[in-house]
This record gives sequence, structure tokens and C-alpha cells, in this order.
Amino acid sequence: MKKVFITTSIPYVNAVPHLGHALEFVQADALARHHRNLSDDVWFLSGTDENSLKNVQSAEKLGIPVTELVEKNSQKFHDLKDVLNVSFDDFIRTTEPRHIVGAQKLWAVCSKDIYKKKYAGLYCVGCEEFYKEEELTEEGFCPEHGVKPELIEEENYFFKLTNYAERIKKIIETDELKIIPEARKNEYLSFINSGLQDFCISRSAERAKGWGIDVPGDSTQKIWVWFDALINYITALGYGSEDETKFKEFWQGDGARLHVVGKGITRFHAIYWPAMLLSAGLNLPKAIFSHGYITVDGKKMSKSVGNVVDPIELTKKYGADAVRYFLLREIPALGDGDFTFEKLEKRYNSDLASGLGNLFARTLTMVEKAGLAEDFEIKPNEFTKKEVADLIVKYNDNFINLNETLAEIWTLVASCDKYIEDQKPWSITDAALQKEIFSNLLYSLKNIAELIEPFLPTTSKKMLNALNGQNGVYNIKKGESLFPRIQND
RNA sequence: GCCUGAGUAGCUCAGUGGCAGAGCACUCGUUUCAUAAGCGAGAGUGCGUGAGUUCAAUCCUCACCUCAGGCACCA
Repeated sequence: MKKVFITTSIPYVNAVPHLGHALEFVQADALARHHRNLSDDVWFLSGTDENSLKNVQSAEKLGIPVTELVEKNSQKFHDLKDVLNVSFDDFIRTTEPRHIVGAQKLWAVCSKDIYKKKYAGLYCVGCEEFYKEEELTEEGFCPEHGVKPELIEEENYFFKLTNYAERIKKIIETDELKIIPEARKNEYLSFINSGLQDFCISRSAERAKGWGIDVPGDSTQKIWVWFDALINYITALGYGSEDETKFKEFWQGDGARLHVVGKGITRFHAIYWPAMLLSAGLNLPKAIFSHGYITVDGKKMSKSVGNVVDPIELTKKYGADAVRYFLLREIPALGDGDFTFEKLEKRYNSDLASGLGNLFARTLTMVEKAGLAEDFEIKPNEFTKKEVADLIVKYNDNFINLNETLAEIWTLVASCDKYIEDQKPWSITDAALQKEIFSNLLYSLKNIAELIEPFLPTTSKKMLNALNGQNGVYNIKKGESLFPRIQND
């Protein structure tokens, strides 16, 4: 069995999940479920990134301990699993001991590429952040506090990224590490060509307010959160623990290793992470799936605008499969997309209620009325079998373009509706012919139910339960509507 | 400022050096097995702007405009 390791990125937990996080979870889930359906041995990982200084600042604002904030928000991300029916196998928090141990081990293994260097920067005490000169006001003041930042010198650890620039370039060029979509690949190649520099991988413990993972052998320094966060992908598999079985199976083997990440952090995954792994002598990811961002009514989601969409609330209102369908069908898999309630409801009513739901209902009703609901042995004709087989080929070829794959499945829905219209099975008196027509329809529906599983797992199950087919013999139990139409006003 | 990508029907997008397309939405017709769903027909005159190359450009070149993203220690 082919091993397939799929990850989401691990979100910051200084705020609660929004629709963008839901998109990534659901996309990664569709990919993971698809591989399971292909009988691959899949390990699907998610988690949260908890060692950022931002968490300390957010907790201070709320007047609660950092651990409490981190715990609470991490739980909300984990909750998306049940809310959206996301099938991850493990969920790692970077404050867990298993992660800390592994992260420190990787640091130690990379030590030949790590060195100390003085770093000087303009530091605003109020913000607790370094500013670049161009970020300051014209007078050279902090944009937040309007005070002159101090020039602070700090000694930090740096990673010799320069040692790996050439190798990474080759790896990306040759698709040994495949960056999807192609446009991003080119972006990073030109980024590398513009010249890489070593990057800083630690903070003083003081500046980090004591939050984060200690640099091994130097408790005055904390590991910079990105260096730490990336390592979650292997610590979750047991890297650095007593039992590295999963790590050997899913990372060091020759299976697939896919990171699903947002476009904003793709660079860390395409350049820093491979460099760290090369330094440690470990395998690299095989592919990075870089998705876009969701806007709400054309605007960036932000707290100040007040247009942040809560995936949990959305799911309560419309159901997990409806939200999943919207995210996977309306938002281009590798591009940006826009959410509005109107768009969601439009998709719901036209594709799910009037499309799939209605087709399913009318077919099963006709079969029941014809008295064929029990022990119906399905014998689809060659045309139908070929139509389905052709769809499956396209489906597997282009699965990664999730929205296109869904559109492709819906062409079969439309085709079935047209077939019903042409044949008018309700008016046919020839029993054999009627049986053949229903055979074809039920066969198509059974396949549609299977093909939508990675996208709409609950609906898939409902359909298969209603069709209740065993070895080509169906005992139909028509249930409730799959998608009751949304009525407005 | 520099780099990349995008700018096509109300919406989402496909597409080609030579009469400009699909789905959804809309209008009309039709049907009843079905969730006022389905099917058929129709309307939509639109290829960001300006110039150039060409017999001919939406597709090539240049400039400009708008949007998105990248320009490292910042999801």
C-alpha cells in the first residue's frame, strides 16, 4: 500500500478560526479522503502553532494566562474536525512535549549550519517588536506609539540557508519538490535567484517573555517560532521520540508527502523547511499545495471591518456538507475566492437542492412507485457504464483541481436529468425497458455517491444508505431530502 | 519602486491571429417522476485603456490603468 502523508499548516492560535482556516482544512481533507478511497495508507495531520510571542500579547490584552488562551483557541481549531467532518488522524500542538523534544533534536542535528551573530535593530518597547526603517513614520517614530524606537543589539542564532540555495533551486526546478500551482514555483525560483541570506532562528528569552522552546544548551534563547513550527510535521510522526515507527513509515519512506498551505506561508515551506531537512539529512516533502485566500464580499476578512465569518456558525446554519461544497466548488482550489451568503445559498439551491438532491429524490420515488424498490438487481447498459468510467478517469486525473472535479461530477447529474426527460420512465409500460432505465440511473447515482465522498462525506453516506446496494442488488429505502431547498422571504 | 499573475455576458470563469463561448442568474415555452425542481428555447453585444505589427487582434508588441500576490526573519 502506498503511504501518503498529508498535512494542513498549523494556524496561530492568538485568534479563533475563520472561514479561511476552514477552507484549508476542507481542501486537505478532500485530498486525504481521496487517497483513502484509492486504498492508499493515509496519515492526515493538523495542529496548532502555539509558541508565538503574539499569543503572549493577546493573552495579556485579555488578562488571562497564555497557557489558558492557547489551550482554549487550540481547542476551537480542533473542533473544526467534528464541525466540518474533517478526517485528520492526529492533531499536534507545538506546546506538547513530543513536539518540544523533537524540535530540539532537529536543532541539534542541524548544528553544523547554525552559528551566532549579533543583530541590531530598531526596537519599540511599547510594541515589543523590531521595526524596519521603512516601517517607521517620516520622523522615524513607531507608527503605533509615536515614540522613537531604541537601537537594540542582540546576539542570536542564524541558520546557514546559503549552504542550500543551489540544491533547493534544483529540487524546485525539477519538481522533486513540486510546488502547485506553477505560478508559485516560478515565484520562488526567482526569489532564490535574487540571492538568499541566512536567517535568524532564535530570539532572546527575555524578548520572547519566556514563552517558546528553549534553544538546546542555551536557555537565554528561544527558538524562533517558524523554525519550531515547521518541525511539527515530523514531530507529530514521532521524530525524536522513542518510537519513530510512523516517522520512518510516512516521512523517511518513498510514499507521498504533501503540505497543504496558504499562499502567504508557502515560502517557508518551499525554501526554509527543505533547507532544514537537507541540513538534518532527512527526506523532503514531495509536494506543496498552495491555496489562495477567501474574501468576504470582495473585502479582506478582518476584525476591524467586522466581516469575519465563523465557520462554526455557518455550519450550524447550513450543514457541514453545504459549507464544504461551497468552499470546494466556488473557491478555485489554487486561487482566491469570495464568500457571500448569497453566493452560498445560490450554490446550495441550484447545485445541491435542485441538482443532486432533486435528481436523487425523483429517481428513488419513481423506482418505488414502479414497485422495484426491493431486491432490484441492477444491470446498467454499456453506454452508462462507459459514461461513468470516462468520468472516473477525468476525476482521478484532475482531482487536485477540486472545484473542476466537482463540476465534472455535476455533468453526470445533468446528464441523468436529461436522460429521465428523454426516456420518461414513469410513463413506460414495458417492464424490461423500464428496469433498464432505472438500472442506469441507479448505477450513475451510486457512482456519484462514491465520487462525492471526499467532498461531501455525509451526503455520500446518506445516498449509499438509501440505495442500499449489495453486489448489484438494491433494496431502496428512500429517506429525507438530501438538501431541502432554502426559502427566503 | 521592482517582479509576477489577472482584467472576456449580471456573477464565476473557458477560449482562439480570421464570424466571441460555458455554467449560474434572467425571460419565455413545456412537463409532472421530483425539493415551484427537470427539459427546451431566448435575451444578454462583452474581450481594461491607448498606440503599434498584420490583409486581419480579444488573442502578438509597447505604454498606461485597476486588482491580487511576492520583494526574507512578517499567517
